Amino acid sequence: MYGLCDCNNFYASCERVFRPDLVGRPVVVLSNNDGCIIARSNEAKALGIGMGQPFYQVRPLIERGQVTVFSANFALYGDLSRRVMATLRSLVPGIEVYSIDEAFFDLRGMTEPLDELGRTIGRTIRRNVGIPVSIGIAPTKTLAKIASKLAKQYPRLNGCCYMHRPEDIAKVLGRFPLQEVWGIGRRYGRMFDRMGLRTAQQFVDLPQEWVRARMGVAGLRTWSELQGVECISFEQLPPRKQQITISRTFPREITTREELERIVAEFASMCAEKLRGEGSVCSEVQSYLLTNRHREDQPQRYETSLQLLSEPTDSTLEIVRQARIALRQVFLPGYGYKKAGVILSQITPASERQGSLFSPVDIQKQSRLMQVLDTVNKTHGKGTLVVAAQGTEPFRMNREHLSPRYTTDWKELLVVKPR
DNA sequence: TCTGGGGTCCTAGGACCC
DNA sequence: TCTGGGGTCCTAGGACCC
Repeated sequence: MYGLCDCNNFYASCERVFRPDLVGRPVVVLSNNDGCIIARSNEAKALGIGMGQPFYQVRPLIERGQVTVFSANFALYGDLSRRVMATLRSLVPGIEVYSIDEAFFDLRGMTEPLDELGRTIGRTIRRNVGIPVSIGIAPTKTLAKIASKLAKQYPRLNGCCYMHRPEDIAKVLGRFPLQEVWGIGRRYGRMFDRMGLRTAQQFVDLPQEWVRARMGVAGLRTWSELQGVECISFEQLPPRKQQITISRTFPREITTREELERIVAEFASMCAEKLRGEGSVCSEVQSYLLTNRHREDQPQRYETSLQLLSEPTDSTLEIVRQARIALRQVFLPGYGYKKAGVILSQITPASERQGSLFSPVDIQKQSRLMQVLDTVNKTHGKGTLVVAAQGTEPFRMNREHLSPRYTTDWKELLVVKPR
């Protein structure tokens, strides 16, 4: 049996933890740059606000409907996520953190009734962190996903759906919308729609060879998992990242190379910091530029350039240098650029670094410098110490409705006043 | 006017090897 | 006249997830 713990409307719920006055009211959270809707409370969903909808399209509705809007505050969400995971970890033998708001958990050695255990987990997370969750328990991860959706949907389940008897599973699959199955995305969803298949059971009834031929082994896994055959294993240790990237859409179009170089330098140093956080080094650095894809009247351009390093590194200085070289290769004047990004790849553990016999770099010295950089920025705040190439003005996006970093910045702690 | 960000895995086809 | 078999690596594109 696997459990899945899924936070309800996670970002919206995080905002409510420190704004209890908003419980029961419509709340939405916006993407970076206040571009799109990326999270909605149930009340906001009920108003017809769509996931991923551009903010400007729903602005009138929001003004009329008294919806509270927040700019994305990932510092807050990341921290509350860690607390949810820590609480869950204290209650079960092992967990696999699947995303910022979801974790699978292991139920080996746990005694029945498992649905009661699930409800205890839900209550404890609610009490310790303040985030409401839905728990699904079932024989495979794909079925546990379905169970957690049912727990979210039906209040009478009290936050936990334990789905294990074959006849119960069959009954659920006969009604569960195929498009909502984990592993069936937009493309396959449309394909099944055209075929007239609506429920998970109808998919399960397809011949195995057909699924293999049309959807590959990934589709076959989903097909088998729905039938209780475990194909997606439980991984407690997250695998090392294969790629680290930072990219942003700009609030306005940028045309000059100098400005783009400063921005790319900043993205590169953010990437490098993440890389060190993982205890890894990389040996490829890519930069890319993108014009405004929503402006069909303007010439479009997407170019990416890859720099191969002579030896793996986690040094901000080297990664920034390479990212700027790559940027100069892709930059062409005469375009209005709307987005840029930096990608690190060929990532390996820093402890297994393959040095170069002729390297001019003193690794020890460089690593001490990076430790100083990280320590200063950790204790005095992000961006206290930067490389000169980033310039003095950090990249700013639109964040008009940003809430405080209640849990990760001393200056922004919530103050409770005596009555 | 305004349209996000960060990932993974699989597959097919081409180039190349012996 | 007749022209093999077995493999690897790389890349682009497509699918998916949150």
